[in-house]
Amino acid sequence: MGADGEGTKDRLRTEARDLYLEEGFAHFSLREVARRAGVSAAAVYRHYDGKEALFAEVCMAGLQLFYTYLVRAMGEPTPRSRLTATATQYLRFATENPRDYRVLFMGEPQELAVGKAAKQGPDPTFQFLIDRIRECMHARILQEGDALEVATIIWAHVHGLVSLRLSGHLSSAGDDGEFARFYERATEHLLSGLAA
Amino acid sequence: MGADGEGTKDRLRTEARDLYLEEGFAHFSLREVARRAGVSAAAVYRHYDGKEALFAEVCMAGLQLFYTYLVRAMGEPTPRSRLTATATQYLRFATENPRDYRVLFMGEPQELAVGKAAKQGPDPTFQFLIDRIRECMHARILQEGDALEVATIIWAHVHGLVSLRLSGHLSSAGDDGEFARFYERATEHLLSGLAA
DNA sequence: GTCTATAGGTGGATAGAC
DNA sequence: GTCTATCCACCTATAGAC
Repeated sequence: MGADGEGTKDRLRTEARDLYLEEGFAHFSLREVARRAGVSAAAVYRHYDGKEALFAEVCMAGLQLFYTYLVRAMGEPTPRSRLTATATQYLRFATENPRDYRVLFMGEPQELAVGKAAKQGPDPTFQFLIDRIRECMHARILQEGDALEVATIIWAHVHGLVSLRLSGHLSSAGDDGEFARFYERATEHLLSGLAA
Repeated sequence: MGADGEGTKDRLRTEARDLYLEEGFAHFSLREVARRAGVSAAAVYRHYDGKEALFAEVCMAGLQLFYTYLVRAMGEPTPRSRLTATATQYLRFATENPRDYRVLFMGEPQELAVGKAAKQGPDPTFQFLIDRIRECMHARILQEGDALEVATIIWAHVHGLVSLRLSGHLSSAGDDGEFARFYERATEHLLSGLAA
């Protein structure tokens, strides 16, 4: 609880995040983080156990940012609009924070393992989505049924579109604005198929 | 056209592929390939331009293998069954060759760039799928419309399921057999939604 | 075509002085 | 808490002998 607003530990955390966002996991190194923070590589070990612990901090920040997007969907008035807004915010997060999206949802088992330490517990994305779906089922907007299975289908739907886009396989879909409109059409299509 | 069945170049190619399948892109190195092939690292440069060229060979092999899966769908008798078989073979390929799937469809721009050299041209997956969909539209099994847009939706659907599975996010879906059945249900659901 | 030797670079992590 | 110095591992790539 020191009065210090910018201790070395905080500095390392923010520099680590910037480095990852700029260079990706492949070029993420403890030494470079230290360089940017203006300290020696050895100093890092006074604050973190090593490279993995440092990267876990990066993952944590990404996960928290993801929540700030999802939670905006709760500002919508109806169950239906909250569900569609969830999908919209999901795309917004991915578009505006592609590296974060990668590490959270497209990571290799390797990266994922270290990121998982930060997560601890079941995937929170999924629970939020299940809640939105249960809400819609209760309001008879979606057909009553296995909310978990429906949530998985919807998640896979948005993730499929987003991840193919981020990997460059859907560059034919135009710019971000055009893609967003296509994304909306596709999602509306799926939801109408899942309606009663 | 030499009578040699196993020249050093071939040896390097197969060892490179094995190494990638075992260790992934992160630990793929020219030196290790050379070690496994029983030659010095310098010898590799007599046969390939460098690490990138060697990895491009690996990508090529994965792409060709992918085709051998897709083409099996053509053995089905009807447009509808050819389309569903395409989805089934897509999952089979990914399940039986996860590393290949990763490098082809989940790669980072970095890996993708070098793989793209091997691909040259528009994504062949997509054309195969478009053909199956046009076939179904012509047979009135799918609603007539923008085949490209429908193909993108279906591709994103199967890719979303597959890639979340490969990333470990759908481990709750049980073993491969259980997941395959869920995958079939989900796909049937989507197709019925796309029918007239 | 293959080798050894080498140049020149990355990185993680630790020991011990201050 | 931070530093310097160090160790060790790994890598790509090239030069020149054989």
